[in-house]
Amino acid sequence: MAWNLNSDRPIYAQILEEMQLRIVTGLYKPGAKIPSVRDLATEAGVNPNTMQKALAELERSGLVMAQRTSGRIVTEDMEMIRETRNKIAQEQIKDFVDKMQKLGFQKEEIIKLLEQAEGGTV
Amino acid sequence: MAWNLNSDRPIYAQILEEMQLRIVTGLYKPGAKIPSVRDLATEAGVNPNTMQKALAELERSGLVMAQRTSGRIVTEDMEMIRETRNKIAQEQIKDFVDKMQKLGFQKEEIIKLLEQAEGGTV
DNA sequence: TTTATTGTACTATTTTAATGATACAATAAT
DNA sequence: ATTATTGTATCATTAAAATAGTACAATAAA
Repeated sequence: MAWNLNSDRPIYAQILEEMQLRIVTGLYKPGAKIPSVRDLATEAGVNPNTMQKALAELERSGLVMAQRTSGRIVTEDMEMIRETRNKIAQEQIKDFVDKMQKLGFQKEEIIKLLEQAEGGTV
Repeated sequence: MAWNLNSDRPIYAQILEEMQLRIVTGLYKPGAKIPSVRDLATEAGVNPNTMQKALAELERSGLVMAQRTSGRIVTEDMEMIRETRNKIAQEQIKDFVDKMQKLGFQKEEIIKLLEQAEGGTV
């Protein structure tokens, strides 16, 4: 899996997003155990402390729960997972439309440009 | 004008973007003088050094030119301005589509969601 | 000519992010 | 019972970003 970490934003914030993505897309399934802090840190090529910080924040959102010595598990609340996915999507849409309109594009133009855009992994 | 600076990215980078936006949207017109470093810093509520760093980078892109004591002026190369606007838009589109597809939305769904989205300032 | 404004340079300090290293308690695995 | 793994806590260090303060040369404005 690609972590795609770059330096123009705090790494722990990028990790947080990536973890949300993995849960929301079902790579880490509801109720399943996720890799340990140390393993994830190695996989992402960051310091365990950095991964720990990201996971601690992820936990505040309720998507995962830490269990002292048996590791962390993803929530089984599929409704929460669905909602998180939608919330992220809505944020993306809002940010995108706002920025494009700031650039002077109107809604119809934006949609036209999107239709022209590459299909990608579909 | 709103600067909308937040702490989850370097401030000078956000300022750089905002300045590009102002030029590209015509708020700062081709050939026109832009406010001084100190004035812009005050307006944005940041340290002059931070504004200076952002403007120095903006200058590297060629959108503005510094003239020792008479201030900075926006380029008169309207083609460059147009290109910059398109480049920014394309980046936005790419980032948006990539992220949405990572979330599991297909192109058709994305467009459908956009059509439902608020019209905003149009 | 004098004054004020401009971009620019410099040094120091503070804050935040990230790393490095180590340690400990709880408990699953052996 | 012993060992290994787990989350977690702590301390120190490094690097980058931002702030604060000061200064200077060039020149537009007075």
